[in-house]
Amino acid sequence: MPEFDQLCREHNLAATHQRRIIFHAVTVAPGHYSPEQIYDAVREEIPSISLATVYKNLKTFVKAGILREVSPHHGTLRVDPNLEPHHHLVCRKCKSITDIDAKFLDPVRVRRAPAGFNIEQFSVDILGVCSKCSSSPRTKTKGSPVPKPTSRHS
Amino acid sequence: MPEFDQLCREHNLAATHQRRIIFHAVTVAPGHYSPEQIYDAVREEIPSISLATVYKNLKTFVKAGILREVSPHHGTLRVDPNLEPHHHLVCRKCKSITDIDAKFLDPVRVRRAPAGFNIEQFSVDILGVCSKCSSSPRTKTKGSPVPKPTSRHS
DNA sequence: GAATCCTTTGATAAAAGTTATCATCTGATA
DNA sequence: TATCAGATGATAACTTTTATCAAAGGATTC
Repeated sequence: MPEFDQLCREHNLAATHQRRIIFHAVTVAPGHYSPEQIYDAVREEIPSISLATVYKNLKTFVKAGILREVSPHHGTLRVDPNLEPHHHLVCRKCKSITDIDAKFLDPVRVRRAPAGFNIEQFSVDILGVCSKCSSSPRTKTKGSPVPKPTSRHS
Repeated sequence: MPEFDQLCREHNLAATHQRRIIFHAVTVAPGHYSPEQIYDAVREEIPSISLATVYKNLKTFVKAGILREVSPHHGTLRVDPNLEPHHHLVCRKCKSITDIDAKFLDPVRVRRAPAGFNIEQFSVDILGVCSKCSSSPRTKTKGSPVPKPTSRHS
């Protein structure tokens, strides 16, 4: 698999057997599988591989730009009280999510309908860097607290 | 807070003190906070509240349609080997994610640029129900295994 | 307003998912 | 082939989320 070797060389990664098999497992299938599922698949080739190795390399590949994360959001549950049509500005650095009204975008329209899939709603993530993270080079906050309301719940 | 009482009545939920405060914490602030952050905020009003109660009610509100989940995806890490511009069909029921080429959608365009935010990329989630889940009423699979390649890694 | 019923709560254990640690091993380079 | 930085495997620890269940509290009826 010379393409993989080259990919690794381009990104200064050692082309190990484990990485080769992990990368293969991720790219050979059309779907988006969980680390656990990838682990199971890889173990058929390398029974002794560690789950940690799978995690580490998935992260490594993402950091290198060889793979992308499907969900660029927080790993934790987030809820949205805004039921109006709107989309989200997602900061790649601090992971903050800000609402943006749907009016601010051209309406999303499907040209060729996906067969069998029943569309209910569109959700656009606008990915980039927020103003705060653009100015201050390194933001490492785990998130600010919920601001206190000025009025009591009365 | 009569609006909240009415909301609860409409959705057959008991209008408890805890729910009132949790809902208030979620709706009063513009951001999208983690359950832990909401817990911290709520504890200022109800110091004895349990974190489990916060989780349970966030889920309850989402199920009732009073709140939405920001990330309709799997809770686990998913990576994407497809670096070409594309979007995702996300099934509301089985959470499966399928690629759809960007060509199949009208190009996403921002009409009014968000101040200070440096846009890098758009990612559209097309939410709905996949063909499999449309036909079979209850899909409860945790996800199918990574399909085995027909060819070996040679 | 009190009685009843059913839902919700709080405390806690446990499960699920992810990361850190560190001794050992291995790929890359010379 | 020797060297060394980086990768691996085993495992502990940590974070996030869910399950369990006895006790408490809303909603409804009288």
